[in-house]
Amino acid sequence: MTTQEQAPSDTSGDGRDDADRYDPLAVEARWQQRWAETDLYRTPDQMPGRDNWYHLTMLPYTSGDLHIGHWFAMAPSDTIARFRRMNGANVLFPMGFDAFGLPAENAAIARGTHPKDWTDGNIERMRGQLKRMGAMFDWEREVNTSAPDYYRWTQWWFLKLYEQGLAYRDGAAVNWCPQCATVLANEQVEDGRCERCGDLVGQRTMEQWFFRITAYADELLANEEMEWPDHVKLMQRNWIGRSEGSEASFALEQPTSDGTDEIRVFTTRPDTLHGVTFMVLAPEHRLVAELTTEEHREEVEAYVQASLRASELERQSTDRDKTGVFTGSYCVNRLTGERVPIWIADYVLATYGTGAVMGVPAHDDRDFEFAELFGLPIPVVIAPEDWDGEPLTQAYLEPGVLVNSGQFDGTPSDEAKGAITEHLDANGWGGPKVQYRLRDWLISRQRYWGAPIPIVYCNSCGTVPVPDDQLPIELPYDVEFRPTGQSPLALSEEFVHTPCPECDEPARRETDTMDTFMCSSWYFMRYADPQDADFAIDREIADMWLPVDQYTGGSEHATMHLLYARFFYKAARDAGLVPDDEPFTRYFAQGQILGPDGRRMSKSRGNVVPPDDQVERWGADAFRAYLIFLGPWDQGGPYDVDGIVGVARWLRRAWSLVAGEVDASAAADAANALAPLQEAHRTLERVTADLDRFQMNTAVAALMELTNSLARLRDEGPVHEESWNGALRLFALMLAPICPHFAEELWERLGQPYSVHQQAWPAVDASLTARETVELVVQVNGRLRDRLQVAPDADEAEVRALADASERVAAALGGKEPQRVIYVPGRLINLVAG
RNA sequence: GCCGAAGUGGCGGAACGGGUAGACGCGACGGUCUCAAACACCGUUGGGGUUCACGCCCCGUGUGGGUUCGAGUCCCACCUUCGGCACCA
Repeated sequence: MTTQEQAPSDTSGDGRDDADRYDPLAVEARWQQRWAETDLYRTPDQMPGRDNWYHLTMLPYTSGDLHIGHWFAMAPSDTIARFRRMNGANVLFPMGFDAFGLPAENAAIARGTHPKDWTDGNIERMRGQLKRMGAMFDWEREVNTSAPDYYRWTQWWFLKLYEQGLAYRDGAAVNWCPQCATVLANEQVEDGRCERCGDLVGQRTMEQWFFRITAYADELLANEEMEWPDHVKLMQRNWIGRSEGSEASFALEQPTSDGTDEIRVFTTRPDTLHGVTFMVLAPEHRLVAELTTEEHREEVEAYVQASLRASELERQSTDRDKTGVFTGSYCVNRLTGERVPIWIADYVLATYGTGAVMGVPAHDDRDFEFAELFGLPIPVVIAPEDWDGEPLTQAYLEPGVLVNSGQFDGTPSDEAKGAITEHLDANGWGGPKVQYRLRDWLISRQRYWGAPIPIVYCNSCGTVPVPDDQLPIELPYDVEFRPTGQSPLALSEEFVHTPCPECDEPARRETDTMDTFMCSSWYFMRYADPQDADFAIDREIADMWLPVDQYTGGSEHATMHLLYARFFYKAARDAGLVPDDEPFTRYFAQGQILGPDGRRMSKSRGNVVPPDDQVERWGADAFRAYLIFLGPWDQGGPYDVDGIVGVARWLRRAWSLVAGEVDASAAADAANALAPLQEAHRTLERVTADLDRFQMNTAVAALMELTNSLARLRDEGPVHEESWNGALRLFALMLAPICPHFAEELWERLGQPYSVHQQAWPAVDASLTARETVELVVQVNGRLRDRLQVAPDADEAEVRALADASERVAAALGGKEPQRVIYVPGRLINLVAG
């Protein structure tokens, strides 16, 4: 894309001199340089007379180029930050780079380069692109999560969590992405596929590090008070998925060789316990081998093997027929004394509850399907309302009265839940239990480009945390980082071998690296104190800035980043490191910008609009204003490459108001002298309210209306000089948060002192917004018949008299007398005639 | 399947707790400037009817009902689209 040729001469057609045309690229370059030279956006930790306000937008992943989604997330966020600054706050609005992670490694492998080189190059380029945005980022506070002086503290946070018992190592069946050759957290699997590469995810049993996020499940669930969008809070609540129920123990007929003599299950329907006709274990359940009898061994082993081989997608498909095999063993329902056959089936999840479920086919869809398939009995224990004793044709899930349930017969099911749970408790067979859908956060990654986990394994001392003063554990540069299924760091003899920090004997380092979501769980803390060599964040500085007052970013992070960061903050709070309970007091989720065809932008669809092209062609200010003008920010929508011309035309017209010739004098028509200033103040009232509510699209529309009215006043004749200039100054101030370069240029041309961005947001002058008359609608039977010009405070009698005098109203009434009159001052009068 | 959000001109969208539907902009059409053009400028633009004309009338916010003097806005039922979860016992 090349710079467009300038029109050679007067093209405006109205005879105005336009040798001085708006040249966005020149204007923007000039002011960006001046802002940098004068440190305009440097944010001190404290500023006399101003309260601190922490405004944060999500940092970009260092994928290579800024795309239009970044602009849509960041430019409007900058507008809000600037508005807040003009309203008197000392605003921290930082920017940085989320730089560790799989994509960098995958890209480096594909291009035959090194992840660090690739990432550093991307940061260079992206920083330049971000600066072109003209945002008020304080670049002195930039963070790069892959820099040793950052990930040193990421490692330190790991040790803090370890100290608090929130980091632990466990062997478990975990999600495995074959393409990325690493394990993934639960949150990073979408529809059974890897969130990053889309490959089918399988299962593997490995020793891994976890963060005990479930320890905070109830606190994370209690998010009602947060000023976040309801749908995001709801997503988090659903993700955490709290279920209240009971745990029940079933006695094994034959204890296993390790002395286990029971199987425990979690159920939300303890009222149906008398209807259990089978028990199902997940194929991964630890008792499967023990419980399998010789007769069934071959079949069971084949089933388990097949289950382990199956991808998550296959396992989780709900429209697939149920499968399962009998182990040959039995347990006993303690309530009834009945023998219950023990099956295994892959519809039971190993990672939820106890990995075993009781089968109550009469009152659970899945159990019903399973029992029908394998010919197991389906006894009814909750009677449907007018049940005649016939067998069920489908599971009955509604409440009812207990039958075939011994001493509990006749009890309503809701009541029976409590009664049976108590009964279990009293006999030592179980009791009340709360289960969460949320799993602990798996943070180990068998990949190179991440922060090494600061742990050493010693034959005599066991698992030993690396002492703080030995941090960072640096990532060696010269490593073969191709994925093999074990961490590339394991191949580096130099990295692996280290003396034990406790006994100094030879020991081995942990070679896995941390999930990058760990890096982004605390980056907002580091912005507040980015160069501190002694602390991740100084407590005094934390108190100045945290928590974040306003966070903005995409809601696709609802159950990942936003949940992890909340967990992390609570752990930091419990370690006494940060104030308050939540990291992000307010959060706003912007929508997603789509391709011109209304679909997600992607290279394969060929609908990607590169933001650099838009900036080059129209300037950053027009691009910013257009992204804002498109529609409500939380909605997103298609990017129409033709639509931006409207905003560009508007800015050109606005330019001519200031740079073009205007017939203005102090002696101009006194009757209309105030008109420009009145228009500006009426606009100010709207723009202030709109920016307050993040309704920036209508703020732009209001500003367009203002320039249209001012142009009309100019064209209609001489304007009053003082009023005119006052209106233009207000316009520049209102435009400053939206088009920062353009506004700065106007401000200077209006003879005002540098910088427009250091000015206070103007106050509305109510005497200038008041109107002498308002248009009032006259309705007859609710239908519009005439309009009147009346004083805003005109009383009903006055308006009624005017309405009665209207010929059109009389015609509509057709001689009938109104039986009822509704008068809404300033709005309408409605004459209701039978 | 469950949960959530949303349906307004050719398009993006506006309309504060029920009160002038279509602000603002794109596109389209007509015109101006131009040899010609547009990233220029001016004007028209929801649909239908009627008038020589200024006008005036009717219809219209996904569909069908309802409440109300009055409904894009509130209530009920349904349809469609998008987002989240998806054998969580």
